[in-house]
Amino acid sequence: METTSTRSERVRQAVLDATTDLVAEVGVERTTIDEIAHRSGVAKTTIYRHFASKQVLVVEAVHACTFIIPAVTDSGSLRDDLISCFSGMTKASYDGRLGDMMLSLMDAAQRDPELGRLVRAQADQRRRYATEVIERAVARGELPDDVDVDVLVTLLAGPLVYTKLVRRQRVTDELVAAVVDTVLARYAVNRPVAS
Amino acid sequence: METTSTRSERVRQAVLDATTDLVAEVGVERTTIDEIAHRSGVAKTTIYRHFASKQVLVVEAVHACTFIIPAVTDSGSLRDDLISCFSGMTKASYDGRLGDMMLSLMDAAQRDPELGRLVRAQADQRRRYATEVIERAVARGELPDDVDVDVLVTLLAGPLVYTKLVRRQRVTDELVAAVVDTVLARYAVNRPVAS
DNA sequence: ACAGAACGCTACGAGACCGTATCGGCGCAT
DNA sequence: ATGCGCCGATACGGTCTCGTAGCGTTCTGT
Repeated sequence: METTSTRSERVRQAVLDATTDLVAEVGVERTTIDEIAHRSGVAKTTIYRHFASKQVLVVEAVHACTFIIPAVTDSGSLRDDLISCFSGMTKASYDGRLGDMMLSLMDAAQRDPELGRLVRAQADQRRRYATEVIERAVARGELPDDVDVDVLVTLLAGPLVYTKLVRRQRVTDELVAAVVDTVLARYAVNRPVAS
Repeated sequence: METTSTRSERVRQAVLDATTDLVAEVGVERTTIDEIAHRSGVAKTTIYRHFASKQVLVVEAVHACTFIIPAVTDSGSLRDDLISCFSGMTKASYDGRLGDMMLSLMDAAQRDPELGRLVRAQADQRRRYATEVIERAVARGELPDDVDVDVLVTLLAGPLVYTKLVRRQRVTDELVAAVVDTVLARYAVNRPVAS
């Protein structure tokens, strides 16, 4: 493992960290270079030696913050795969700083094309992850061939996003299971325990 | 109907309208008093004669923009009531300016306590509307007594909110029907036509 | 040790925005 | 008509923020 880091890299990382922290706390618009300098302990001058503008700094900070996709599970059971998939994504992207940034990022993405691409790419990435799980189930015959995968993903992801962003509550594993079981019930996919 | 309006009232309304327009376009943070003055044709001085600060102006503008709750339907069919309920709310709050404001408002509400109360009140209002429809169905025996109404509302509202705010797509009546039917299928509530 | 690169500090110009002061003009009621 | 209240226009002080300049200091590789 390459743990060597030049001074330049350490400084750069400190700035990125302070930026994500600030964006999570006060949002994109209220994030200032001066405050980033203060938080990171890096002089404002030096920040501008690394990043051309506040705009690209925020974009790079968010980019560096992109959540790690959990390993795709393939247990052979659609229900288990979906629960593990959404549970993992929830932990990776809703808990912690990324979750605190989401609303502000989505808002800023409406006006900033660069951020817009980034946010959309992250959302697509998450969707694709769930889509793969579902398509594997279709291939196995666990779901009918004509199922609308797009709507299905929306039905699954929607309640979780809503709980996090609108209700501002934690997305519990119980909720994930309830969502998955409710949606799959329509397709008569076996649940382990009948309620 | 009281259509009389003093000059003062007309001016006030012009300012509120310009404010909501601007918030919908550029968000809360980038909305400036100077631009509101320019858009509304009302002098900045006069704006401050009506509203103490930009903060209270935005709050009042959003408040004046609060969506009208559609009349609660009671057809005797949970499915029809839910579809009419969510379809009506979608049109009332997602189409038009209010929909464009939502992300920015929710973001700003994280830091502004006044806006926070307002946004939360609106969200609660929407939830209560759907909750009533469901509780009536429970009373009729159309749903089991021990159903978790809170989770149920989340399952219904989530995919619609997600479609609007994250995917930035229109919430069609087809989607509303698909969501309602999928969620109700778990409770074996009759659908008119099997797919 | 030494040269060059990277960093910190202070200061600065420019622009945006807030909120206020001042004064002149228009509308409305009596 | 006239007095009062409301409005418009300009200008201003103050603050915040961006991004840059200049210069001394520290670090890094050799």
